[in-house]
Amino acid sequence: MDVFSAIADPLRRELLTRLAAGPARVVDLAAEHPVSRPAVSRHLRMLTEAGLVVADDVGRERHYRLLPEPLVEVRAFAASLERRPPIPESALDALDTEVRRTSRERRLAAPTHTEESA
Amino acid sequence: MDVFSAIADPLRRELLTRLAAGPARVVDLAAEHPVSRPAVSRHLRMLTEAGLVVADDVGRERHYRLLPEPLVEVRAFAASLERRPPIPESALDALDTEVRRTSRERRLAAPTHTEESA
DNA sequence: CATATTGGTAACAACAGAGTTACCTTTCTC
DNA sequence: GAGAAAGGTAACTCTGTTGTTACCAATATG
Repeated sequence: MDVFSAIADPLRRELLTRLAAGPARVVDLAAEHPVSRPAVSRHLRMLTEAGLVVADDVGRERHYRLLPEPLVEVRAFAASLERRPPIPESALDALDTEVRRTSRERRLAAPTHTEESA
Repeated sequence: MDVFSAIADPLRRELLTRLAAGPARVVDLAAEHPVSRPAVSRHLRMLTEAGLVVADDVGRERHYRLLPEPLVEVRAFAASLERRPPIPESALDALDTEVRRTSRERRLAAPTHTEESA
């Protein structure tokens, strides 16, 4: 389970937010959210696989704790798309022209459309 | 389609990254990625629903363009979990104690476990 | 030691997501 | 105007995810 899929589920995001306030057990999380205990257990397993959560065994209890490191990948992705200045009209025009030129060349030159790399 | 689900798919992330380099058409994106054109078309519809992409109609062509605004929600979520100082051992102990105390109180006081709010 | 509590997992049903091919409409181009 | 190009959608299949209940193992507790 990758980080992006891990945080795609709303309940898992709630669980992470809850764990940000401090460790908790499966029964606690299940009591605080409208899902069964096995459901919480499996969500926690996924979060563990994503490296977002770790469990400290304390006797028969298991204290789940947030591990925010993997979120840097998410932030990096978002940042890479966000930090991009608003494209001026002139640049848009240029890109538009580029698209048209490229497509014409492709139509004239390429017999197959399954070239291996882009 | 919410933003978190939108960026959960690897291909959609690639499409967004590609669109960050400039607008593109469906045929272009389909040629650059190992999926059929209808698949790309539907991914773009989802990205549009998420507000991550917008289409400029140019004749029979449709130029898709990145719209990074919705990503602030993603960054905000990640940041809210990340900006949390490493928890010192003492605090962990305190929280641990808290969990134990709360669970004991709950066991002693609560007859049913299906109270409506937490 | 008997019992309750915690929690993981299996088995199942229901649903959503992602891919494909086939088909249709719209718009260029000759 | 005929044909090619672009693109959206429908229909279908497949797979993964999410939820549930039932069951089992391990550990506290009286």
